[in-house]
Amino acid sequence: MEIIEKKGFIVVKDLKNFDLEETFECGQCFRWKRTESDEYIGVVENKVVKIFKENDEFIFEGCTYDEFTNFWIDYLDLNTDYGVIIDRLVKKDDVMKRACSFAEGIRILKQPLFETLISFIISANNSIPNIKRVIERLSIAYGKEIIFDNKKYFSFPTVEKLASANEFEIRKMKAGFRSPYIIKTSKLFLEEEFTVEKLKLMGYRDAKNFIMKCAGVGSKVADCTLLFSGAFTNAFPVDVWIKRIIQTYYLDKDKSLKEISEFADNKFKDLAGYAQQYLFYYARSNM
DNA sequence: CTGCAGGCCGGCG
DNA sequence: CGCCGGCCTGCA
Repeated sequence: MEIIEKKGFIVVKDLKNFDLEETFECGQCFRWKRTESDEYIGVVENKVVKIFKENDEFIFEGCTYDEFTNFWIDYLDLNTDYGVIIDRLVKKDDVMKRACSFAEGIRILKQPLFETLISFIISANNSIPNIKRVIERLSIAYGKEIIFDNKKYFSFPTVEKLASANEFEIRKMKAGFRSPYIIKTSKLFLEEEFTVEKLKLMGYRDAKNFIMKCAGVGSKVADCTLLFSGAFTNAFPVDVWIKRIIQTYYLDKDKSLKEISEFADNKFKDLAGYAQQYLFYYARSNM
C-alpha cells in the first residue's frame, strides 16, 4: 500500500483485497451511502469521509494524512493481509472457495463499539432499509452536526445521550419494541464502561456472555458486535442467511443454531468471522 | 388483508 | 434447558 498526500485528499495505491461495495454493503455497517457516481460517504465518530476508486487508486476526500494513517487504516483494517486469510479459507472446501472468490474485496471494519452494539440491537427482526432509517433518525436527533462538502451529516449519538433518553422519545425514531433495549443497554454500557480493549482481555467466551447481559442482545447480536467492532475475528454470527447456507451445504436442516455455531468454531477456528462474511455475502447474493 | 424482515424476551413444559 | 408466541414498523 502506497499513500500519497494531496491537497485535501489522499491517494492510495497498491491496495489489494479492498472493494468499496463489498465492504460497505456486506451487512456489517449501516451508515455508508453510495452516491450516484459510485462514491461512498460515511460518518464514523465525528468524521465524514468520501471514498471512491479511480483506475487502480482509491481516493479519500476530506481527510488528512494523519487522519488516514491514525484512523481510517485501522477502521478499514487495511493493514491486515486478506490474501493470506483467503488462501487459508479456500483450502477448506469448494463452498468456501466459491464464497471467497465471489467477494475478495471484503474488509471487516473496526467500528466504534457502542454504535455497533446499538445498531445490531436495532437490527433484530428488522429489515436493512428500516435499520438504516432508525439509525439515521437517532443520529439526527441525538448526534452532533458535521458539515462536509456543504452538506449536513450527523455523528452517531454518544452513550450519555442515549442513556438519558426516555422510551417515548426513542419510539418516535421508529425503533419499536427495541426502544427500551436501546436505553437499558446504553445505561449498562455507561456503568460497565465497556471498551474493546476490556472485552479483548476477557477472551471471546466471557466477552460474549458479558455483553449478552445487555437488553436486546442475544447470541447473534453479541457476535455481530464482537466481530464488527474489531474485538474478535473468531466471532461467528448465525443469522437466517448463514443458517440457510450452512444447512444447504454443510449440515442437516434440523441442526440448531447452537450446533451451527459449534460447527463453524471447529471448522474455521480463528478465521470464523472472516468465513462468516464471505458466506453471508455469497448467500445473500445467490440464495 | 396477511406475511415477513439479518432475533430477543418471557412463559411454559 | 429447549421450544414457541408475540413484537414495532414498513413494504410486498
